[in-house]
Order: sequence, then structure tokens, then C-alpha cells
Amino acid sequence: MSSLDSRIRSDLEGKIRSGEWPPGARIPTEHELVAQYGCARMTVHKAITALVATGLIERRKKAGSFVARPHVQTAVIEIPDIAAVIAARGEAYRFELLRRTRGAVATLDEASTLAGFDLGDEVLVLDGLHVAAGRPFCLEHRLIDLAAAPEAAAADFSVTAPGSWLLGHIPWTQARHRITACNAGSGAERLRIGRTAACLQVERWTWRANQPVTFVRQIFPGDRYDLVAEFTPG
Amino acid sequence: MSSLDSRIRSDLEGKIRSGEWPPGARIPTEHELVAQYGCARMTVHKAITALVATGLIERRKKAGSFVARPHVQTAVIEIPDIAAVIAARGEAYRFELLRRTRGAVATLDEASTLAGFDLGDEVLVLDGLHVAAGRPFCLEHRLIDLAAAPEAAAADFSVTAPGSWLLGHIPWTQARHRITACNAGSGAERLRIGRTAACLQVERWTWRANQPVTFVRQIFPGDRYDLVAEFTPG
DNA sequence: TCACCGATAATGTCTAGACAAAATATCCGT
DNA sequence: ACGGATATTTTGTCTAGACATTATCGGTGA
Repeated sequence: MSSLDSRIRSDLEGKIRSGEWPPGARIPTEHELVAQYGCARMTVHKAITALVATGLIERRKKAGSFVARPHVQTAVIEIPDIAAVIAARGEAYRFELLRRTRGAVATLDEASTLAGFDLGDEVLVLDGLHVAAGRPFCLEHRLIDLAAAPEAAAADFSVTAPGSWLLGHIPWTQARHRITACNAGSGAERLRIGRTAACLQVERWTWRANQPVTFVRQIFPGDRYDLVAEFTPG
Repeated sequence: MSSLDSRIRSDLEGKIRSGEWPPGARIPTEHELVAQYGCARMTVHKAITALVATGLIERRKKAGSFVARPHVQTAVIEIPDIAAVIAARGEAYRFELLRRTRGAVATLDEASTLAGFDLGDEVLVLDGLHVAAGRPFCLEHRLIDLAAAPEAAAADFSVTAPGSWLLGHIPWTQARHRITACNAGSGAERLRIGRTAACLQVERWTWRANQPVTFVRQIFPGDRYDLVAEFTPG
């Protein structure tokens, strides 16, 4: 942390975040910074490279390095395990398994539209309810590809939620999230809210080495959950 | 792209993403990779450093470098300018300014709860509607701190949406997003949907050098917009 | 005036070392 | 068998150069 390159990095970052160097401004050349800090160019280069990686700086050969002009807001959103969220709130957590079936993908209506599961793949279909402090917190519908996660066939999901189980057993390498709003509709009874109540719907596709592992659709009552994305550019 | 360090990087990344090196596995030491690629250690080190920055690898002195075990899902979500979103869809875009008032923060009900605006700050309050292809797309309520963005007082927001204007004029350095679901409620008329329709509500606080710049609450009809977060670990 | 083309200045990559720091492994004495 | 000092391995940082690459700038000729 107190290495020279991280000092240079935070110096530069400070000038940018304070607004002293506004977006589009040209920052000193590596040569100038070398003279200023009395170090090797590699050290300066490393510091700038780190800021390029975070999107704070853009480099153009011959022209120089410039403070990036942010154009899209990219926020990092953390989607933790539900059990962990509830535990962090200090509430009691329980998972209720509502349905568990097993079958080939072709027989399931959702399958063809979802995720790129191969037709005929054996999947586990799990419906469940996450309960926090006695109140329904999230209704979950999940498909698990048994080709990618054969051990899931023997797992006991009445104790551990499938999400938590998968996290520990089948490491994924890629995921895609879709966040939408919907009315509670047919899930209203289970969630014990009105059918017209607004809910946050998070859909997540998860792959491992380009093979689908699981698809999950989670429905949260709008007043019980929100997603917060902290952010720094860019 | 075809530099040696990026080749080493993608070799390593391939082994990890393919599952050949599972989470927790130890990867070859830098010394071994140097022997394997016949290059300087700096080159190998740079490649690994890049993967550490993305969270794919963890390094421990003496012990070695290991494939990271993902524990929370962190997704990167892009929140682009609304005008740009609609343009990308190939639809006509229009912004309608519904209300524009100016006043000190203390007089506004929302102010004290919002964002850390200082009491007494002069703010611009803007309500507007984003229209895509003739249909309401997003209802927006915004506060702009005139201390942070004095030029906003003179800007003409009946042409350019304040979000787009701010993006070009007042670079922010920090932002926080909150994503919830809500019913259309009082916004239903403007959005031309039912009062009970589910909407995605995005709230965004934006700072520049630790000074609040703007707060915005955007309400999207749930069936017209969703957020997609692509993801790679960790 | 305009198109081209070469000089130049900046970043991009890489080398072959050096020393530092930290965590594990080993050995030794009790 | 255990605890603690010591050795070793591995990553962390840095140097002082080298040559490659490329966008810009300025000049030259049509």
C-alpha cells in the first residue's frame, strides 16, 4: 500500500476525483512523472495502467494520457447469497422446499426459452420459499442441469437452499442477471402479499465452462428488498 | 492483444474458465511459468496481476497463486443515458419537462432525507418524462445542487434531458444506485399505465469530490425496461 | 488548398537482474 | 511432543535500459 507505484496511483486518482484534472484533461507524460517522482518509467507506467484498468484514464499513443470522460455509468452490484443477506440483518432464516421434480428439458415448457440448456438434458426443478423472521422474503424457481451438477440429484434441499448449496459445490465461471419489476400475480399467496403488489424479479443464468449450470428466478416483494450498487467510475 | 503477457493471461484464464484449474487450485509459480514461456518474470507477473485485478486469482506470498473461490456474485451493471438507450433501440426519443422550480433545500420535503444535500443549498427541482416512440418510457424526478452545478440554472432542459446535460457538463466521481420495485401509483397517469402496474424504480445519488451534485428517481414501467448485468467473476 | 509522407513524441512491451517482505517449512532444544 | 528460532520459497516492488508501435504534426509537392 505504501509502495511508490500505489502512491503515484493515488496521487493521480486524487487529482482526478477532486476535479483538479477534469475529464478530458491531459495528465503529465510518463517522462514528466518520472522526473517528478525520480523513479523508473516502469513504476509510473504501472500506476497509470492500474487507473486505465479501472476506467479512470485513457491512453493514446503519441497523444498522451487523458482523464476519461465517463459515458455510461457502470455500477458494481453485489448479489450475495440470500441466507447471508438475512443473517446479516440478524433475522432468522429458513428455506421451504415447495416442489422438487426431475425430468428431461424437452418436457418442460420453460426449458426451450431458457438459458441454452440442451434439449433432453436431465434437470432438477426446484421451487422454494426463503423465509426471514417468519415472513416470506423471496420466492424462487430454479432449474439445475444435472449434467453439470450431478451431485445435486442427491442433495437435500429441504435444509440448505439450492443457491447456497451450488455456491459451495459447483463453482460457476459466468453469469448473467436480468432485473425487472413485476406484479406478484400467482406468487402472491406464497409471499402473503396482494396480487398487484410490485415485486423485484431477479433472473440469473449461470454457466460453467460455457455449459449452463442453473437458472433461477427470484421474486422479492418490492417493499422488503432492494439492490444497492455502490459505484466508482467509469 | 498478441503481446506475450496477454497471451499468458488468456492461457491462464482459459484454464480457469474451462474448469481445468478449479477454484482453490494452485497455479504454477511465476518461476515455473517463466521457464515454460521463456520470458522474464516481470512478464509473467504482469499477466497474473491483471487476473488478480479481475478477481480471478488470489496471491499469497510464499504459498503461491490460487484460483479464487467466488463467494458473492458481483455483477457489473451498465446504466447508460436514457436517450442513448432509446437511440440504440432505433426509436424516436423526446424529453418532456413537466415542472421546474428552484429553491432552498430546507423548504423541500424530500431534501432532508436525500443524499446529504446541505440544508439551505439552492437546488433545482426538475420533473420530466422520457418518451420513446411516442410512448412514455420513464418518469423522472431530479434535484440538482446549484452549488455544485451553477451552470444548470441557465440550461434549457426542455430540449435536453437533465441527465444528458449533466453528463456532458458536470463530471461526477461517485455514485450510488438503489433499485427497487414499486407500483406506478401517482405516476400512472403520466406513464399511461394502471396504478397497480409494477415499475422498476432506480434512484441515483451522484457526487463530485464528496459534494452532492444530483439526485434522481426514475420510474420505468416494468414491461418496458429491464436491467441486464453481464458478469464474470469475482 | 489539399493530399501525402516522414519525423517525432508519446505509449506498449519486454529484459535481466536486484532487494524486500511475508508466510510456510524445517530443525533444534527442551 | 511441543514451541520457537531459522531457512527457504514465493510473491512484491523497483531499476535502467531497449526496441516496437502508433497517432499526431509539420513540411513538401501537386
